[in-house]
Amino acid sequence: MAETIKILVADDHMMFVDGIDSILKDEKDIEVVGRCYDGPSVIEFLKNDNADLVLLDVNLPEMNGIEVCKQVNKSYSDTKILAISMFNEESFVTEILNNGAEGYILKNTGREELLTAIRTVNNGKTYFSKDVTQTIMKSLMKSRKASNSSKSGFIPKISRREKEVLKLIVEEYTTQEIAKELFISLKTVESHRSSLLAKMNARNTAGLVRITMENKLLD
Amino acid sequence: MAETIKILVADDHMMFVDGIDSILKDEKDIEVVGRCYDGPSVIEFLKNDNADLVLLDVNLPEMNGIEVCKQVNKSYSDTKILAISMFNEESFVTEILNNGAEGYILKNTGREELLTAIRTVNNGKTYFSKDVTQTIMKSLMKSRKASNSSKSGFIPKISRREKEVLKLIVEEYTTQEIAKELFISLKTVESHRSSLLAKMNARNTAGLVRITMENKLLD
DNA sequence: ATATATCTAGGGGTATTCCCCCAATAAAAT
DNA sequence: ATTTTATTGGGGGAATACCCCTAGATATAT
Repeated sequence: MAETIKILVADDHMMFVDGIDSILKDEKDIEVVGRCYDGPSVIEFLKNDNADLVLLDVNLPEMNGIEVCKQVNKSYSDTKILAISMFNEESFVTEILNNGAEGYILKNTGREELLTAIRTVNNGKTYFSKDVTQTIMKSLMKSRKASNSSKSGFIPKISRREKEVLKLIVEEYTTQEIAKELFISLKTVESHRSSLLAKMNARNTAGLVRITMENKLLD
Repeated sequence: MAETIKILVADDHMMFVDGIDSILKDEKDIEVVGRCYDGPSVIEFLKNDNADLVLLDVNLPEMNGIEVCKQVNKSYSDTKILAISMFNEESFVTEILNNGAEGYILKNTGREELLTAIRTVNNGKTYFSKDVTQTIMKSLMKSRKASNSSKSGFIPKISRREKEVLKLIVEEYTTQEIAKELFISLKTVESHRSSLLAKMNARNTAGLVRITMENKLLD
């Protein structure tokens, strides 16, 4: 129960590491077992020593946090990762979460929240700063809204019929099969296809499918 | 400043609606302007009356909450939606968020949290129960993990060269252009293409691109 | 009401993809 | 050392996609 949580702090700003250190040294259940100032050092450290949790800066020199996270998660899956960053950037957050981080907090996080985050993540749960949560949720919604409201800027509105054709194209139907499926002429489908190519500014089917998926134009 | 927030409550359990009602009637800044017990009624209500916020049960009879949400968001974009549900199900949460809901809380939410949620959403921000946040974050992480492991399972390993070709295909290059780009024969590219079709079990270029993006094969 | 967009469909032609066959060399795995 | 896979390349042909043109009927929006 009263086992100490072994922590490795990885951040390129020494002062920041010192700050973390001084916050954590008062805690009986937490022990800082190492410090790293760049990505490769983290991997190197874990080869020889053990850590329960890595406090990992997302923006590290040489090898960025995402890469480090990927590697740690792969080779040392017992070691939890609590990402920490100055920036509340959606891309950073999702990237590192997708690569195995268990939590994400900002650098302006206070002492109490830091401790809570560490203990929560160490217990196998996840922790996110409130601001981070907002960011993620917003982007979750934005992605769909952008495509739903047809964003009027990049991709002109795709008509109902065109969308039906597009859906089948993505599902690997040929023009003939689409015509059969929708009970229309082959020439009509071709017409829709070329409209789609023009509207989406694509050169061929590959582009049609890529743009569709990138912008989540269907579903 | 002291404008009242007009709320429409939509839930098929009358007792629950009553409960909400009694919680909200003590609040000076909140007014329940309508009650609905199924989906279509919500749309019907908004045709004649106005509401700032809909407290919307995700699981409604006749027309489920997601559909209602979509319609409201489309036709009455000023009306905010705070989704409410018994279930902390990842699919429900993402579905309704993707269709324009500004918040999601659970039915076991207490009085104080409910009021906070309503006021937060009404102010144009988003609100999510803590449990809901956890659920979303977990699924965000799981999604990548699943696709990563399925990569080695479902889709046979794609060779380095094949990946290069695949990348260019996704970028709308034709076979001729790929050949030129990679300094190899057109026939060689065709050979790689058919290998890719076979390995990825695709019928055509559309499938190639879709499967590539679904499984994030090019990262 | 009048313009704009959509859905429909055709003729005719070129470009591209996809399929079958084949095979040599090189690299990697067993 | 031997088998397997990757990479390279070819002939030939069928299927599909793409492009140019036109054009009437229906919707939708201004």
